Amino acid sequence: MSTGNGHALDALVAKLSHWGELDADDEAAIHALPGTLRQLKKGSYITREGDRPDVAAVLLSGFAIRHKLTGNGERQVFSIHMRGDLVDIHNSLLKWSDHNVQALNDIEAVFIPVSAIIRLFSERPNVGLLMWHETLVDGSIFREWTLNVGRRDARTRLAHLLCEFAFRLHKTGLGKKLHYELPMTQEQLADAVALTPVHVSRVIRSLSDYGYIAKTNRTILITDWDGLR
Amino acid sequence: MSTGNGHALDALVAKLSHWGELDADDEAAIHALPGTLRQLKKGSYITREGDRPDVAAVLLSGFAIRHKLTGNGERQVFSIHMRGDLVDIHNSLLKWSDHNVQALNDIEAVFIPVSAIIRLFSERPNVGLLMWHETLVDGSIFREWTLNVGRRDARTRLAHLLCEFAFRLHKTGLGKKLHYELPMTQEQLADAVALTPVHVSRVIRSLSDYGYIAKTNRTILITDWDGLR
DNA sequence: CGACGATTTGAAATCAGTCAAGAGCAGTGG
DNA sequence: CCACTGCTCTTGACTGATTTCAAATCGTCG
Repeated sequence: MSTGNGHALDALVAKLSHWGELDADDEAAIHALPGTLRQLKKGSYITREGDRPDVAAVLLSGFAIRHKLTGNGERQVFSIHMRGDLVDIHNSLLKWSDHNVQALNDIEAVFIPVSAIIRLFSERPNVGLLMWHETLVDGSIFREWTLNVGRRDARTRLAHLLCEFAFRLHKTGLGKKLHYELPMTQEQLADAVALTPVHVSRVIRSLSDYGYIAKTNRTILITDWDGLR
Repeated sequence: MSTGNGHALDALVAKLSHWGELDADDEAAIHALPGTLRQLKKGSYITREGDRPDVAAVLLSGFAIRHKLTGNGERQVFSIHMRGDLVDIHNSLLKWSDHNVQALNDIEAVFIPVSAIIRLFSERPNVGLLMWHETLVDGSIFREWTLNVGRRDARTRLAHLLCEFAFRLHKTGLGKKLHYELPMTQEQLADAVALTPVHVSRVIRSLSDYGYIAKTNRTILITDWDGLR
């Protein structure tokens, strides 16, 4: 592939293997996908609402968030992506982006033309099924997120989000389950849990007063996992 | 098919055609899907959280909601489905249901074995692509929903929901755009917009005081569409 | 050091929730 | 046709969680 090493998409293969079997031909077909490796700076957009993207991105390093704005400028973050995530098929397949995808820090990603993905899809339906599967899991995380935002109070919301992070970072091998570095500012956290930055600050304070977490700067140490849940 | 008339799945064909071309073979393959037509009473569950469904449902008449509960019993509604919607693939393909699907009133639905859908998927990748497409559109509505719940105030939330209804009911041919019958109680509305039933009642009052809507019992008449938006 | 962004803190205001009671409206059975 | 029952909806007074505004402090990076 044009990224030069042929292994850039291993992260994707690994991710898809979670959901079902990939035979050797499937794997080969994925590796054969044309793709361009790119570095993006913190804060830059992979996709903007209203774009008509013709590539989909696989995240190799760094974090990205998906978010959307209301008419009067309030932001809601929907999900956070890390290594291996197929960040952008939603937008690409729909041919019209309904939300933004933005880099939280400096990131690396492989960009794959949608046309190649669609072709792969008809040649290797099995791979398509697993990718679909991937978007469905995404949707499931999403529903949990919405439940969180809609029906829990501030402390529970944040606790929930911190647990989700712990879990996913650990699973992706980017931090210990009980001790990790938070990749976002409190303002971004606020946009994720639908609160004000001010209140996020207070709630974090309260969580650590209660002894559930301890934090120094951006690193979180969960001191009472069960309590936090 | 075993529903006896061979046209029960026309609603599905019509829906999928929105997203791309179905050739004659594709259509035939859809119609050939094995399916069982069933009537369900108001309030009954098509799927429950934790189920391991092996069928997916296509709604023929009536309304259904998807929802989920928090640990302490608060409900969040995620979406409302009407005729033609492929209500349940999310759960079926994932083999484990993360949320409930419940009938809002008496409904009719065709139940199709997931195995048949997966088979269809490898024989006719194009149909699979369109079904995937369908789930992505679903996800898009979802994001809008989350934005609504997370970042708008009570009046705007409800206004938004009422507009969405108007639009979708109209599109499905179940009501005029500015005048329709609301299929849910205020308590269910409250669960959809993440408010209390009491507050929903007040907000509806306020919307009609401002002259945006007029309502008698369950029928809504939108008197100022632009204002409402 | 200086500057800028991120976080913290306090006091006051507001939106939405809670509790409790009453009104409206089917549907049932006598 | 009426009384009874069970829902859904409405209203009022009160409470409480979260937001708002504004100012101070902390941290990081050039």
